[in-house]
Amino acid sequence: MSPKKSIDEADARARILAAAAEVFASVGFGGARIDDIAERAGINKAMLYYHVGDKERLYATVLINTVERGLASLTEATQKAKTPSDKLRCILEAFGELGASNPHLIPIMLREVASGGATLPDEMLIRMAGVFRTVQEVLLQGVKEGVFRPTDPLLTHVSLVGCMMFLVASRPIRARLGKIAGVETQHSLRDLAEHTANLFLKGLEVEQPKKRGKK
Amino acid sequence: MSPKKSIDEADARARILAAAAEVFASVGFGGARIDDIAERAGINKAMLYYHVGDKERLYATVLINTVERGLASLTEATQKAKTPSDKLRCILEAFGELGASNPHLIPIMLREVASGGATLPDEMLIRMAGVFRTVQEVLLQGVKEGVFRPTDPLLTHVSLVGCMMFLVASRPIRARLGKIAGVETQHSLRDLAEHTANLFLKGLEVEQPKKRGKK
DNA sequence: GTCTATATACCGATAGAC
DNA sequence: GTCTATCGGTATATAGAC
Repeated sequence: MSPKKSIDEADARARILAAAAEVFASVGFGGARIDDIAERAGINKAMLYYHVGDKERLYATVLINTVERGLASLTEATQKAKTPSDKLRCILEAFGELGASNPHLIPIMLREVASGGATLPDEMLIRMAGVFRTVQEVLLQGVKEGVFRPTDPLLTHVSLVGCMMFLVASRPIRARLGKIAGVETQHSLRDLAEHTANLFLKGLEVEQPKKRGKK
Repeated sequence: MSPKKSIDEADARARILAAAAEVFASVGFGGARIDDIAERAGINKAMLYYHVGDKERLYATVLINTVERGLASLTEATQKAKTPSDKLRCILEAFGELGASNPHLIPIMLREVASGGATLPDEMLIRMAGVFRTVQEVLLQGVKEGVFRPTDPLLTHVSLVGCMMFLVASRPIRARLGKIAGVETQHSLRDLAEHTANLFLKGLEVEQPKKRGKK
């Protein structure tokens, strides 16, 4: 805010948040060590407290900050496409890119889901609700245009997001699993987004009315 | 093993593992406190170490023990149905029941995915590979019978499992989300399994060859 | 087998010098 | 704004009496 806040200070804060996101993502809130985060950020522990406050505040800040950088791209994605199907594809792709450019958000959110959202601030829920509304509109538009069958919008949205997040985050485990089962596991983010899009678009498609046929 | 191992001892061990599963599921490995687990198990902390060993060993034991109780039902589910579609439905339903009868497995696995499987023992991977092989066979059978389109079996399997686990675990967050967005969020496990099954079965269906049409 | 008491280490947070 | 030193609390793990 103030012009007194130097570039270095903003940089220090950014480095702290980046390091914290990394640690929270890999070991969770309980497993994270402030000393570890400070060291990775290349900053003194006392300075970390000076800049962002205590551990809980640090976590909330990381959460908001991390999601803020990516959410715009999602709503934006729905606008550069016309048909509901294309919009859904764009959302999935934007989601893949969000996971790529911001690799710590997904593990953090998976942990939040695992804990039932115990440490998920309302501020975050409001942003998630915004994303849901965007997806919901696309789904409703698709139903109105007769290309999507009607489904529970919340369940469909959560399935979509959850499936994509799970696929992205499970890459290391898929690699080990594929090694045991003897199948290929090297998939790009684009592969994952495309697989998910194909699955869900076909899954949402209306039944093609057959010209004839008993069903 | 030995007849000297009393019922009480087995009971104590079971109580420890149950309490540990609960705590690990809700706060993760790093957030779990041995004192907390011992107290919930109604046992002295020193006895906990006596029975199962240190924290890491306790975690691994919980993991194997928790999954062992549920995996049989999954492979069993594929045998009480004939067609690939019905088998897939049965798998999803068995998965829902697994989540219900064993509510701590899903959060624990979500955390494992979040950490890239950092603490996931090989013993667990082998069991997961067994489930994958079962699903893979169903998918391949479906393709051979001409009811499923060919997909990457590992991605489809992970999508299926991930989607279902995410839906089940996200219930508390869905409730908060639905409150903000003003939509209904009360879904039974059966609702979730059915929604997922409908989505995936339609998503895997072969294209109905149209009699005419430009595409 | 059971429990108390404690060793040992670590972690979050801050006081205070510069 | 920056860093050292440290306080106070708590965690895992075990020793040892019974």
